[in-house]
Amino acid sequence: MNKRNKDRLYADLKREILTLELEPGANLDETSLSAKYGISRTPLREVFRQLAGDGYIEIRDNRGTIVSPMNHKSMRDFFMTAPLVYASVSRLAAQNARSEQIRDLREVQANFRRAARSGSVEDLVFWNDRFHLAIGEIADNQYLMPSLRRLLIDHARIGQTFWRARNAEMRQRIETAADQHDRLIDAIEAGDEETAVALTLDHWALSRDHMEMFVRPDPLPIPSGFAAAEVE
Amino acid sequence: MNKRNKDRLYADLKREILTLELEPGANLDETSLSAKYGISRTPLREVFRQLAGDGYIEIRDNRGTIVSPMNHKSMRDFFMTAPLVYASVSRLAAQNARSEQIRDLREVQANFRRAARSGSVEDLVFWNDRFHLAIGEIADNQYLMPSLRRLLIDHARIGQTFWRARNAEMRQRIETAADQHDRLIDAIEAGDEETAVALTLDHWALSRDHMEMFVRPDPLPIPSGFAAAEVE
DNA sequence: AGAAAGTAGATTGTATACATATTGTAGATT
DNA sequence: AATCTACAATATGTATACAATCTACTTTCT
Repeated sequence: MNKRNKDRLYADLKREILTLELEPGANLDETSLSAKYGISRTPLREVFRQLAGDGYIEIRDNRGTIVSPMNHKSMRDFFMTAPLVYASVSRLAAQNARSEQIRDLREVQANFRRAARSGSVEDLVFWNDRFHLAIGEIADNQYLMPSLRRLLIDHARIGQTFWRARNAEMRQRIETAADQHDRLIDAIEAGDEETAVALTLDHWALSRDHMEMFVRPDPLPIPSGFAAAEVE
Repeated sequence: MNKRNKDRLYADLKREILTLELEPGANLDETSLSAKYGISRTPLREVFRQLAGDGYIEIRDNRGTIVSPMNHKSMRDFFMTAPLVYASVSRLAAQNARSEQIRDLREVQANFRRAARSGSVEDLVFWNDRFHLAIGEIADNQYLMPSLRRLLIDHARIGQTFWRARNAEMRQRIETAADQHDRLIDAIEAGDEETAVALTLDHWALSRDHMEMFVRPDPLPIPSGFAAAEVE
C-alpha cells in the first residue's frame, strides 16, 4: 500500500509549502525525501511533476527542484490579479451553488472558526485556503480554477503573518475575516451575486491592507549619524 | 540524447491535441507511445504528468490516460470566461510590452499571415495559438497565465472549424481576424490599454459568433410529416 | 437463463540499477 | 595569485524488471 505514502507526500509537501515550513526557493532533495516516505524516486518524481503543474514547485532540468520562489514582482502581480479572479469566482459561486455544497462550505468555515479560537496559525492558513478553494469548486469553472489555485498558494504564503495574531487589534482582524466568511456564505446561498462580489472585495481589502504592511513595512528609524545614507 | 525524443513527444502531443488529430477523450497508450518515440515508460509518464498539469490530458488512477474531454459544460464555461481573461491579458500586455517582445510578436503574426495565405488549417491553429500565447508572455503575470493556457487549449479545439475556410465569406473572416491581430499589436506597442481591450473583445466576438454556429448549428429543416416532433 | 464468482490477460504503478549531467575541489599553468 | 583544467563526488535522468490493479471472459451456482 505505497499509494498511501505517495498521497501523504503530496499532501505534506503542499501543506509545508503553504505554511512556509518549506521556504520559497528551498531545495527539495529526491533521495532523502524518497527515503523519508519509504517510496522510490520514480513515484516521488511523479509527485514533483504534479506539484510543478499546480504551481507549488519548480523543476529545473538537471538542476534540481525548488519550492516556487517569491519576489517583488510576484507580490505585485498577486495584488493586481487577485481581486479580479476572486470576485469572478464568487460571482459564479453565487450563480451555481447547490445546497449540499453550501453545507460543505459551512463545515469548512466551522473548522476555520475552531482554528481561530485555538489560535493555531497553521490551522488558520490551512482552513482559510480550504474555504476559498471550496468556493472555487462551487464556482465550478475549469478555466478560472487554475489561476485561483495559483493565487491561493501565494495568498497562504504572503498572508502568513496575517494570522499570527500578536495583539488585540490583530485578533479583531481575524474575527472580522471570519464574519465576512459567514456573510459571504449567506450571499452565495441566496444567489446574490452583487453582494457576494462586494463582500469578496471587502474581504480582500482587509487582507491586503494587512499584508502590505508586512511586505512594505514602515522603515526603521534612522540613527542621526546615518541620516544622509541611502535606504532602499 | 533521448532528451530530444522526450521533448518531441511533448511537443507532438500538444500539437496533435490542439489540432484535434487526437480527439478529446482519446486514450493514450503508454506502451505503444514509448515504443514509437524510442523512450522508456518512465520519462513518458513524466511527460504525461506535465501535460496533465497544463490541462491537455487527464491521468486517471490505474485507469489510463485520456485527452482532456470536452462537453457542453466546458463550452459554456469557455464562452463565459474567455473574454474576462483575454481582455485582462491584453491590458497587461499593453502596460508592459518591451520593444523586442513586439518584434517577436510581429514575427509570429507574419507566420500567421503565411498560414492564412497557404490555407493550412493546422498552421493557422498553431500560429493563432502562438500569437495569443505570446501576448500572454508579454503580459507576464504568473497568476493569469495558467487560466490563459487552459483557455487557449480549448480555443484551438473549439475554433478548429473557424479556420477551415470553405467559401469566400469564411476566407474574409480569417482576413478580418488577421487585421485585428495587426491592430492589436499596434495598440499594445503604443501602450494603449483601452484600445487593446476593445480590439480583444472585438476579436473575441468574431470568433465566438462563428464558433457558436458550429456548436449550436441551425436546426435541419423539419419534413412536414414530423412537424409536431420535439427537437432538442 | 441469469447472476455471481473466479481467472487469464493486459495495463498501470513501483523499485532498482545504470547512464548522464552538474558541481566542487585539487593540481597545473600562466 | 588567479585562472584553467581534470577528475571525483553528487544529483538527476532513463531503462528494465517486477508487482499490483483492472477488465473481460469463462465457469459455476441458483
